[in-house]
Amino acid sequence: MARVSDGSKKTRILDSAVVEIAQRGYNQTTVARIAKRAGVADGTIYLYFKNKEEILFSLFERAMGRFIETGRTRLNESLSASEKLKQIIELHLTLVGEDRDQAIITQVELRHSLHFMDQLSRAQVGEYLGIIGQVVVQGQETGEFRKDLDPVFAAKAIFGVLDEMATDWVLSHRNTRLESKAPSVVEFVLGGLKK
Amino acid sequence: MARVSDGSKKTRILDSAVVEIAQRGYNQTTVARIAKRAGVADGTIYLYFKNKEEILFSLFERAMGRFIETGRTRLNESLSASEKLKQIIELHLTLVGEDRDQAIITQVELRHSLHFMDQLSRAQVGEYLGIIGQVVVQGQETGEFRKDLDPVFAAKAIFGVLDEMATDWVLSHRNTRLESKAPSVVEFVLGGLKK
Amino acid sequence: MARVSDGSKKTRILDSAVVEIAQRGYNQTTVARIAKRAGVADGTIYLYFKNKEEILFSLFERAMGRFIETGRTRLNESLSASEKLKQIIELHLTLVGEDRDQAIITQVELRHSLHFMDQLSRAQVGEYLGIIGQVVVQGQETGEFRKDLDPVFAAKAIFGVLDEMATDWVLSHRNTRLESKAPSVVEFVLGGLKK
Amino acid sequence: MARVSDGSKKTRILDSAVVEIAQRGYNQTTVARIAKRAGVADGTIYLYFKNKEEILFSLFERAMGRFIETGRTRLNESLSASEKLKQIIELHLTLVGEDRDQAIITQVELRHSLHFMDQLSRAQVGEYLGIIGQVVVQGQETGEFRKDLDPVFAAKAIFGVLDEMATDWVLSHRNTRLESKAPSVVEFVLGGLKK
DNA sequence: CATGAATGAGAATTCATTCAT
DNA sequence: CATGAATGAATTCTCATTCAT
Repeated sequence: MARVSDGSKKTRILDSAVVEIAQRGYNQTTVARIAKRAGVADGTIYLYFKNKEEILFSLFERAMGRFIETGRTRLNESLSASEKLKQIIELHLTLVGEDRDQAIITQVELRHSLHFMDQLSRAQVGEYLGIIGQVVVQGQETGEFRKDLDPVFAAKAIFGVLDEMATDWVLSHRNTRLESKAPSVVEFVLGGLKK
Repeated sequence: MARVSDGSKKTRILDSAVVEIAQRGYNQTTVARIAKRAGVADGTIYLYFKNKEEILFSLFERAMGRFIETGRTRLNESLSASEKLKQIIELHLTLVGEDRDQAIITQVELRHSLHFMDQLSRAQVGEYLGIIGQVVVQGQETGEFRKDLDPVFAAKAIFGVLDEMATDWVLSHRNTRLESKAPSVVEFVLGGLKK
Repeated sequence: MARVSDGSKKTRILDSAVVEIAQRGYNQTTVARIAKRAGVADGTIYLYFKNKEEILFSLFERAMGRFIETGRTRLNESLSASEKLKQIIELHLTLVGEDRDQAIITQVELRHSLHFMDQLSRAQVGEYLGIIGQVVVQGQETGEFRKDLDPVFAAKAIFGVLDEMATDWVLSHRNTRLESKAPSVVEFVLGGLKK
Repeated sequence: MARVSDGSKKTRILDSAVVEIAQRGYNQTTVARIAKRAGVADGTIYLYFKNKEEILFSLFERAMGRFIETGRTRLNESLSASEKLKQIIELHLTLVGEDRDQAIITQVELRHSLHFMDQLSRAQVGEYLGIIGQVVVQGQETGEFRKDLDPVFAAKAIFGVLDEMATDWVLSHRNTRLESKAPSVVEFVLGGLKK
């Protein structure tokens, strides 16, 4: 999730927003600060974004785009469901763990109000959950996975585990690597607690 | 998690805050609105809370208190680890599912900024995770649960699943009962995906 | 000007007001703070003073009373005008210099607005100036002082010098004694700058 | 001290502040009123001044600047010390007497708290006193003035007389001209009371 | 006389957004 | 496309004062 600036103003604005919002939170971040860091005038922001909230939406979309894109790539390969799931888990944690500032946005700031989450969740998160769900379905069809769990539910549960690990990592100020949790997550998700 | 007002002003203010914040979000909720709903003067709020944010903290503490209290109760009983976990899961979902307004606060509004979450997470959430973790430890000691998973990790994973179900329920506008997810969660947590 | 508390609540309130107002200024001093220092309830203040500003008026009156009383005493004695003036000057500087907190009130806080000064100046300050003026008149009648200066003007000029010394002392944070300026003031007032 | 507006927004704000603060006092003057009179939006004030108090500081600086500038001009001329002093006195009273609103600010509102005066007095007032003091020194060196008075003290004493006249004029609601006091002040300062 | 919980008017300041240049 | 000065609505919090006990 490393930010590679293509130098375009829009990208510079988004990149600046990530840093500023990560530092002081969405509400404490002024449009003026973002503009300053991006090296543009305050008014310029409004040539690229309808309003301040739109910046946050764009940040979300950019982040989700990366997740979905990477997820899709893996799904196309001919792997077993378990293997695919393992890769999705590793990918998820790796992507989030690559950029702490971006992770703060994704795990915390993007969820700052019901109204806001309402708009987010359906479209893109749904797509991401769909990808996971399809892997679960595949596993059930091939007989790898138990069939008594609703794939939609399973996808959410898996996402819940990943999301908790990510949030926990963001909030802990230790210098661990988020991906190091991947094996445990795979174990837990595939095998559960029971012996 | 039904709110039982003891009629004290502080309680009335907190109850009013839950309703108002659930409706319009923390930032869009003015202290004046909370005061009005509580039937007190604006200034009275400040006799009970240092500032607006303190109201949110109190809301969190009140909610967590209920969780921990209920969790503790179950732990004291002499049940198997699986059974205890089942009860914690049911309890968690039942408590959250009892009051949608409170759930909006807990699942969304309380997480509105890193700075804020930083202050929350450690103390009380840690205690709640500790309770779950102890059950995992018990299960490992009695041989019910596999021993290769770190109990601290397992507790977070379980919490992640519960939290995702709760958030999903809050965001879905259908009229389902959150507790109806309990059996699936129990199954997933105990048995994992694998056959 | 040392404050000797007769222990009455009113006196305790005034004494507390001096300390608090000297420390943080009239506007930054809350009635609650004064009450707390005086060891009474907030409401009690209003049994003794109509409002916050009345406290300031009382402080002024108490201070002026001391000045006038002392001034009057000296005037009654049978001294030469020069000698009387010398004593008034010494007295003024000694009284002000005795209590820095009270001096802050007198030299600074009591003058915080035109409206406020308007009410002060006429009554009591006029009386104090009158005392000085009478000494000037006496000096002019006995031939000690030049006759071409209006005694009312002279009184104000003398007061101006004393007042400036007092304010200068309050603002300087050095540990000098205000009375040490008395000889110079006497010299200046009596002899002027010319050889 | 007539205010000549260069029409710049900052100047318009300062000029409006003088009128409003003179009318109702610093504390009773709202930023909104100043803005309204200046014909700008409330927020515009904060583009030019960090906060309300900064306006008062600017007012002080603008006023002192005029005093010092005028004082300096006279000092450069080759006059006797007595003559220079006479001119400083006349100038001071003329400048103050030119604009009653500004005088209210200078003589009363600018002194509303110790904290505030602390910040004012040292820098600029010190410079003004220095100018007077230099004239005293000149007089002592040329033999015009007595040598037994400390020039620093003398400067303060002279300032005290001028300041008292100014304040007295502001507080008196009669329609006298402040400069009319100049001859008496000169007489008093140069010759003292004694025959 | 005394209390102190409650009141609610009041004001400074911020900042997203606009628009003339 | 870009600028950045100007706007003005909007809101938290303070605190003098009251009054039921």
